[in-house]
Amino acid sequence: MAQAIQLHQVTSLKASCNQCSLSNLCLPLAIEENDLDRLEDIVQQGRIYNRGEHIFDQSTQVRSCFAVKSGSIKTSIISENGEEQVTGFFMPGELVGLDSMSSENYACTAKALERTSICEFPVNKLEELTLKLPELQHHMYHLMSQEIQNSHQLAMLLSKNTAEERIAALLLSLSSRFRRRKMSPTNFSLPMARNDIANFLGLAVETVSRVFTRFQNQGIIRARGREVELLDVEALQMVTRDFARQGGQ
Amino acid sequence: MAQAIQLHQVTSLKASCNQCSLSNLCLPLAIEENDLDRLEDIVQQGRIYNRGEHIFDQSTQVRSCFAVKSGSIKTSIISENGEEQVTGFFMPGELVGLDSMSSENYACTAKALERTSICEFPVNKLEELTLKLPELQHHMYHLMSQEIQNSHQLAMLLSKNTAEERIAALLLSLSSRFRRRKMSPTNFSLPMARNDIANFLGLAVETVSRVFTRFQNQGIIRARGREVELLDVEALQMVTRDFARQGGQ
DNA sequence: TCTCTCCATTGACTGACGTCAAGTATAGCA
DNA sequence: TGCTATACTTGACGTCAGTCAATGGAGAGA
Repeated sequence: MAQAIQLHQVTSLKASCNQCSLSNLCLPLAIEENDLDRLEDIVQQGRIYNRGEHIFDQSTQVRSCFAVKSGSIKTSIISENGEEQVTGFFMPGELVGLDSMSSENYACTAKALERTSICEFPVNKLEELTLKLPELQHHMYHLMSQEIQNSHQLAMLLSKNTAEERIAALLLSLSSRFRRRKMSPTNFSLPMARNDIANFLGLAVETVSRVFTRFQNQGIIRARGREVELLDVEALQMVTRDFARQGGQ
Repeated sequence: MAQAIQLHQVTSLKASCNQCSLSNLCLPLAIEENDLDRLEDIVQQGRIYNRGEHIFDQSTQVRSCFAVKSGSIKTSIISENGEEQVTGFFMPGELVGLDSMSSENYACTAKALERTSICEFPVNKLEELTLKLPELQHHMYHLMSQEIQNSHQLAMLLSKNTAEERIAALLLSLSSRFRRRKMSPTNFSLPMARNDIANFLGLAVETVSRVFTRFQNQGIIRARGREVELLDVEALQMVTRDFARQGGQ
């Protein structure tokens, strides 16, 4: 009998939210132990996407929002004239697609930056569930409001800060998000290309490159391609006029 | 007996959501006629704020979110170093404070741009209510996701567009929002100062001024102080590379 | 009606960053 | 292992919008 269980069932059984190492970062953190199975009932766990693969596309019908399980993704919006604006980078435990919750069509496109594992929550089922679990509803509101705040911070960064300040802020944001995931906050590998950084921060690639080398010459960081080491975090914070922006989720 | 009712009770009785002229723009639009009294139970209606008065302040404890009933307000965040970033302008029927829903403290400051009437929804009661009214929960998710989208659009505007494009986009956004409120989309009075426009769009006041006069010389608009007339909407849309951004709520 | 103050406009100058162009490293793949 | 495409870096130059400074105008209050 047990041997007759199909493979995908086995997978989904063993990869429960219960046992997920991200349960203190992801949606489970807002759910009582006893209610966790109700979340597991609606989640589709850990599908793998290869680098460059799309998780969803702008203007297609919304079905789900997603949580990064491992790897990382970027979201971006594309305007009529074809210009792209990267709107965010997402790391394990973070929820993607909140800007499309309860909308007809996705407001952005989500793309895997590397080999990435993604959990999927159908929006209609999630909405039903949050009606029954007040804590979860509260958490959803909280996540969405934080997403608004992040985006406002980005707007501020874009309109008020120099290239150096923007890049310092990004490095610090990444650093604190790596720390929260028990990875080195000073020694990490950027999941995204210079191009994505530039686009996200409203700069030209060349400018990003120049700032990286300038920081390097000043002994603030060491960078070889995507490998980055923060040598002087204090100095980075000095560059960033606004210290409060290390947000993320 | 009836004569003994106190004045503020009379006021709150007659100013019900039921009869509010904004019921098709504001929260009531997501609520069945029969359930409307449940919203009225939690709302504090129509307090008046004078020009420049604060509705709430960044970093103070969150109690409520708010709906503009008449007049208009602006929200802004202030960073450590004291720099302000205007994050939005709100017109009648629009909800303010979504970026602070289910957070400890307000993420921004809201200020009346003119004499303004505001309805107040205590967040804890609103959360309780959305548990009971699925449509209302859905609507809240929708509003918040749209707020994220708007903010992303703003980020795009700030990072990709020239001064002229940004200002054209703002004028078109205001225009379409006036239209939705049955006011002239081509002939209106700006609720905000040039300074606020400049700050919102990441420009210097002088630049805003220059672009206004340039548009005027081209015959696209007519502007005398805050009075604006859009003479050639098509031309404005041509200036804005991205046509899709006339958003608002 | 007259100030006073705040807001808006205009001009001259400067600088940070974008653009263009070329060259170099890196990664994916046969 | 080598090849090709892509990503990254560096330099020279131009420009859009910011800054500084001065002036003009409009509304608030006496």
